[in-house]
Amino acid sequence: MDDLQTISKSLVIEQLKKAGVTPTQQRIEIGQILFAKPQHLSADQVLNIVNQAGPLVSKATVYNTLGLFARKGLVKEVIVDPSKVFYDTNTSEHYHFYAMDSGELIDIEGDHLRIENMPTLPEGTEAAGIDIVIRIRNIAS
Amino acid sequence: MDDLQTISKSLVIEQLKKAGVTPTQQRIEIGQILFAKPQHLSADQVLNIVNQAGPLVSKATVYNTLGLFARKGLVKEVIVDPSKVFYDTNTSEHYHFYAMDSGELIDIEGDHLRIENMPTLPEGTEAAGIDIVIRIRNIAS
DNA sequence: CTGCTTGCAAAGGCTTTGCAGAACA
DNA sequence: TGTTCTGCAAAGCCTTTGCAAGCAG
Repeated sequence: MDDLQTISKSLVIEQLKKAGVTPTQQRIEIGQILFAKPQHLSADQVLNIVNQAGPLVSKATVYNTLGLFARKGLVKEVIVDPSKVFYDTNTSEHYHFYAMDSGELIDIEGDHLRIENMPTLPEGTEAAGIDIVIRIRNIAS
Repeated sequence: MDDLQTISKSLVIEQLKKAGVTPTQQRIEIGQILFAKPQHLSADQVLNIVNQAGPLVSKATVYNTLGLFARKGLVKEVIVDPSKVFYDTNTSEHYHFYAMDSGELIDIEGDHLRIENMPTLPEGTEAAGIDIVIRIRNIAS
């Protein structure tokens, strides 16, 4: 197995508190992995990575925690595959390539894509977010 | 129950053949509903509508057929809700509002949204489609 | 202490599959 | 007639839930 990429507990605790999330053992474990670098992980991947060294966090808690982090703005849910949700640790406005062959999610560099002519939203509604996904596949050669 | 909106069998058969799909009883039933008007339906909704008057098509066949229609370009899959796939009968390039409160999918009129600065795709890949979803919610007043 | 969290296992919802019988060309 | 399609039920996968025990402040 590779070395786990993590950041310090105290840094994670700080981030959790700032987001209004009680820092528990498990949330810190998960945060150490998530916040280590920009990445796109499914719940299952998080579960495996966290417990690589032994059973630290249960499946239910991983799901609960990722949902909580998403609601608190610590991560972003990306829905591109009907079979599972990806959690993006990059919470700034940006969009994705989705490699259909590999199931991999790839960031589109920030200044590339821009939207023109934002449409008027339906009466009484506000925008909660804009998702742009460019589905790509390997060229059949 | 409301009247079913459908189109003529012969029209559906024509469309199926044009798409290279063998027109069977069940595919025609499903096509009559789908192709009647622009709409966004989940597999479950299609199942219920088709069988409104009696058991015409089984669940497995609805799933198979929708998947087939999507592969053949007769409908477009829209993935916005992790719990289910929507099938869009409007196959032309267009984007969506997703009303988070109601789970409803709404077309954005074609000439509104435009993308600027299409990024370069990763080496050896081609774009299979671009999905844009603006998630909207009711304003908490 | 007191409420929020966790973990386990079971349940849940959507979708796919295996296989026998039926329909299509 | 040979292949493709359908239907049923069961299985599969990801995710949520119920509830008792454990941790945070």
